[in-house]
Amino acid sequence: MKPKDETKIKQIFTATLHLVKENGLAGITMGEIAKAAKIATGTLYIYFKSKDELINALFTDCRKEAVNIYFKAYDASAPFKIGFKTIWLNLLKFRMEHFEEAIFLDQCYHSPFITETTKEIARQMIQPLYKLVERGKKENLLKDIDSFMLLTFMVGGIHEFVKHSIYSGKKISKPQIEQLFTLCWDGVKD
Amino acid sequence: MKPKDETKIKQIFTATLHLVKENGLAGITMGEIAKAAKIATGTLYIYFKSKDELINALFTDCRKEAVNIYFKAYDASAPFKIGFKTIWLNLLKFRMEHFEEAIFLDQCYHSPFITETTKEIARQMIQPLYKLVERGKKENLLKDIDSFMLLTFMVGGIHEFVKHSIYSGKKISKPQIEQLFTLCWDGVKD
Amino acid sequence: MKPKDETKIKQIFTATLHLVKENGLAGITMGEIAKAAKIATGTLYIYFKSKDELINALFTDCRKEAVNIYFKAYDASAPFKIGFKTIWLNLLKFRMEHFEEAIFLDQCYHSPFITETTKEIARQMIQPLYKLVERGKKENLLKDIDSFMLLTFMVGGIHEFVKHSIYSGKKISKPQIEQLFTLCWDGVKD
Amino acid sequence: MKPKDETKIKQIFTATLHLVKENGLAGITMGEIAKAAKIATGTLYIYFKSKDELINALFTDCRKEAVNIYFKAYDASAPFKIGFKTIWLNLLKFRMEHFEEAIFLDQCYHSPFITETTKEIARQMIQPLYKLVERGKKENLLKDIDSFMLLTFMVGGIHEFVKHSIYSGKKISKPQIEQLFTLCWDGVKD
DNA sequence: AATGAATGAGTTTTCATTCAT
DNA sequence: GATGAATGAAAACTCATTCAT
Repeated sequence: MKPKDETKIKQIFTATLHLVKENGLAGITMGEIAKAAKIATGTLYIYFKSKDELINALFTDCRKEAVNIYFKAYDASAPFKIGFKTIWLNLLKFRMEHFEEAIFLDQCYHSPFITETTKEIARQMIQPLYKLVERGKKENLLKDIDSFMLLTFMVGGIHEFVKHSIYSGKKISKPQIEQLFTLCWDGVKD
Repeated sequence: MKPKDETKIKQIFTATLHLVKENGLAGITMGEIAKAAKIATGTLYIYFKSKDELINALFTDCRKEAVNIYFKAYDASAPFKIGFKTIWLNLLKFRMEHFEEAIFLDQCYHSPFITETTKEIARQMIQPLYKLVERGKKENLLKDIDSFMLLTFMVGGIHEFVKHSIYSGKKISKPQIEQLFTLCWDGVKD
Repeated sequence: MKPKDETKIKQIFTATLHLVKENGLAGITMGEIAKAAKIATGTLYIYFKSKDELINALFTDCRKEAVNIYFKAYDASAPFKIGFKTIWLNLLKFRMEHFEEAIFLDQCYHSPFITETTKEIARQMIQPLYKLVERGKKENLLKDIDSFMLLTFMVGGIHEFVKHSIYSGKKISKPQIEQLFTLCWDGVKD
Repeated sequence: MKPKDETKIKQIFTATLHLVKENGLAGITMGEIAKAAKIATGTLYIYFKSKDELINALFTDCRKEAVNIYFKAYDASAPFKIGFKTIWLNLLKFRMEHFEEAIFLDQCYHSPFITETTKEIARQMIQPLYKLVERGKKENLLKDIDSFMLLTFMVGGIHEFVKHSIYSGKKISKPQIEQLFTLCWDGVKD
């Protein structure tokens, strides 16, 4: 007996992410995914009942990975700015090192593949970010502004910078990261 | 593409934008566009030779509209901060009032529809933004940082805030706009 | 504008019936149906949303035609035996002259295509046959036996004889028909 | 086909018959058969080289069983009517107690699975029935009519009655059987 | 020009069959 | 032999595009 191969799922995910980065969600076919994953089309359907299900599973997987990275090495008991920077760097790290995932997640929000439920679950996952921002406001370290605005502002700069950097083939250097952080911090600090 | 009826093109564009916002580029068909535009499929092909051409024409149209709005009421001879805020507000305005166009443009960047040339032309159109930022640095009003970073930072906050606001059905108020500007300005100012 | 072609449905039905007679329900594909109907596969889907729907529509159509033939020239006010023979001949006529339809209907009863509802509707359609048999019993011309049994008996002989005749390529002659009727009548008469 | 395990073949046959009764020949897959037989798909191919072969083997098996039952307790030297009734009852018995087999056999006649040869062999097996009918005619106990017609008539009533009884969930009682025999006998007797 | 039915290439999905374990 | 994952050809279905009206 040959057991269902766990690594195959990774292959499929990797292949899909790559294709989506290249051609967008509009430009992928199950055939191409299979070929890129070096398996037969039929095999795809052993692991995922349909294209929809594959995309949804990948979406969930990417979201989980994102959240894992967001809170890595985050110490809630450390001083606020330390924690803030840790997470800020993690957000950047995810966008940089998992660019394909990031692109894929972005594309999914306007797609017929992802169900509203899946989206809702994704929204839940970033709740801890709200907590962090709230603490910053309580300690008078962040501007006393709607948390939602603070968060989208903080995140937006990262997203846009990384996206355009990678698209234009620009490397992102350590000093640049510090500069970008300063831009963000000067913006949000009280 | 022999535009006999200019309003029909608008209908087609509007229909397409709406569908893309709802279902993404991956989720639109020529049939659906025609139905949404209340014309026959065949008629679509009187106005656009192909789906590609339709998407590209719409892309160019949206880009042009965006740029028109970006520089509206912008007086290059006015003091820097005035000009900066004007443009910042315009960027926001476009994202808010032309949300569907904005979404569409975003989606196009990762799609098999838009050619590299078209993308390049789009990039050219925002050159004046670079000029503005450069002036700000020269006048020591902006941080002396890579213009690309300043721009993506400035724009990213807007994009992310508007996107998530609209998605969650939140209205954006005047005071909020001022707050968001403050966040951005505090970030970029020297 | 080209209106949806009514004759195309007939073409599709005819093609399907022919293929089912040759290969059974298990042996037909949408591709073959299209080819046999001399249209493109896609065209099939303009007229029927799915294979299921095509089969169901054909089933309903055949059933209706069957019933139309069953009661043709039937005069309820004529003496019982006249009416009985008229209908008996009609049943035979349908089986002989619409052999493909008959085969198709038979096959459908054990198929994943036909819904229970469609089957139920079909059962309703033969209610008048029960009425006829009941009258025969009341007039003491038929054996006083469960109508259901009388009917299945009467019909079974026809079905089996026609089926095997046609399969073995035997022509059915007028005298044979009279003989078969005698067999049936001697069986059911009181 | 190397039958190691005779019971496994029975399982496969039983599973197939059941599935065909439920969904028709058009609605069975090797995967479903395997699952219903509680074995792996691959195992199916140890016992049968192909789907065709499985169906053909089952066909032959069912035919043999049918014939075994048809002539059970039949004494060719007994008076004609005794023999006739014995066989008539056996035909009914087979249809009633082996309904799934009967359905399966019926379906096979219009299927791409069964070869013409296999069908021919099946036809041969009922030759003794012809002999019986011929004897009846010779003894002036049966109408002097084409044997083929007498046989299909005799058999058709049984088939139709049992089929519709079982479909509508009706039990068949002893007295009913006698009534049905009377119908048949009154029809065929001279 | 406008229409929408027709087309058929391309996509998703299924399934008989094979094969590694 | 037994298993069930893997395969890929074939089937169902879609959709950009054409064409007759």
